[in-house]
Amino acid sequence: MLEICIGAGELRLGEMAMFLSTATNTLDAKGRLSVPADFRAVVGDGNFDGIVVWPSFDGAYLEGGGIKLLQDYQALLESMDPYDEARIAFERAIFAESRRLSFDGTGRVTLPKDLAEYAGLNGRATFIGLGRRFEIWSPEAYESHAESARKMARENRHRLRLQGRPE
Amino acid sequence: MLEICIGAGELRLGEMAMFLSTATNTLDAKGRLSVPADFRAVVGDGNFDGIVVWPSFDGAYLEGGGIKLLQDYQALLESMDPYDEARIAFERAIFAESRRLSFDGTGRVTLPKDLAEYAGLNGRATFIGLGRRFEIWSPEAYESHAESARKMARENRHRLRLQGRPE
DNA sequence: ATCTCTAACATGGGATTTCATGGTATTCAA
DNA sequence: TTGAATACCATGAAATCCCATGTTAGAGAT
Repeated sequence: MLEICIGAGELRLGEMAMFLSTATNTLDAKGRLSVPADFRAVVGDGNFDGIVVWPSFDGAYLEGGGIKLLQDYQALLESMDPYDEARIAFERAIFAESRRLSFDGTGRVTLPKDLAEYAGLNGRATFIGLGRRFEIWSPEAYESHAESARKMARENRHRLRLQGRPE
Repeated sequence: MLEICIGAGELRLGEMAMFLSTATNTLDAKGRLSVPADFRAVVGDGNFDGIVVWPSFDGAYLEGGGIKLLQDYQALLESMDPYDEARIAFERAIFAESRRLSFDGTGRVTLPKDLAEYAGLNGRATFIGLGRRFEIWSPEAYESHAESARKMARENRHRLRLQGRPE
């Protein structure tokens, strides 16, 4: 019996490639956008050389990841009750809204206009690595967002204490 | 320790291409409809170059996929009790109602009139990628439907957390 | 530490191909 | 022969490929 399991045995974050750091690149008139080189190193699955991007349902920015991330979401969804309304809504919100963007020879993707508009991108775009996935923001929008995020982090820093680490 | 498992009878996700994104194409007077190029790339099984489409039993839209999807459904049904009412219903709803639509030289299919009517298609049709399968809607009908799906997804987004995803 | 050379990277512009779509011709059956 | 279905071209727009350029980061030598 074939089984596909996503659990502690398979996904060890410590060994997994992760999207890290932040970079701002230019979005040219043709809609081309260079994906940061260290992001590109993370996404390959042998079959598809590119990223998957979708509009966040949390705000005016984009979310993205490798195709594997989508497969993980798919596995998660298929473990849900097929008649669960939330499952159906997720399927539509994730699969229907996401785009497969493949790299050109120099590691760029062409970002569809509607996505660029959704995120308010105007000539520049900021990639934010978040481990398993990443976000794409308009630099200005991100700047103000980061400001409040820093504040939030300061206020909650006691929750970040690592276990067994006597600070 | 939480595990998500997809058992036998399902496809191996890692090797599967997925239907992603949304595209609206025109349905011309002859009933011809271009299938989005990325969808075409997903369906080939060497034998049959086209898609399979049937009216959804959930609403006024069509469902579809590659021939492989039907084979998976078949395998699933054959594992069910032959007198299970649900099995009989599925057989009628999916196999009896589904049509095999092959691509012409430029990647179009001709959609039978009754299917177009069922989905209320009128000059345009929206393909919605949902991972393993896809749907075809009238653009207007889908727009209002997608709106509520986004809302539902947003309200339930905490249920979507992948394991090992810090956030 | 400083300098230089090199390789990787981000970016721009032009050429080429793919894609969606409209139209015409051809085939087949009634 | 007439209608319908199918196969075959034509076109404009958009996406993709290919090559060139400037810039940065790092390695190695001095």
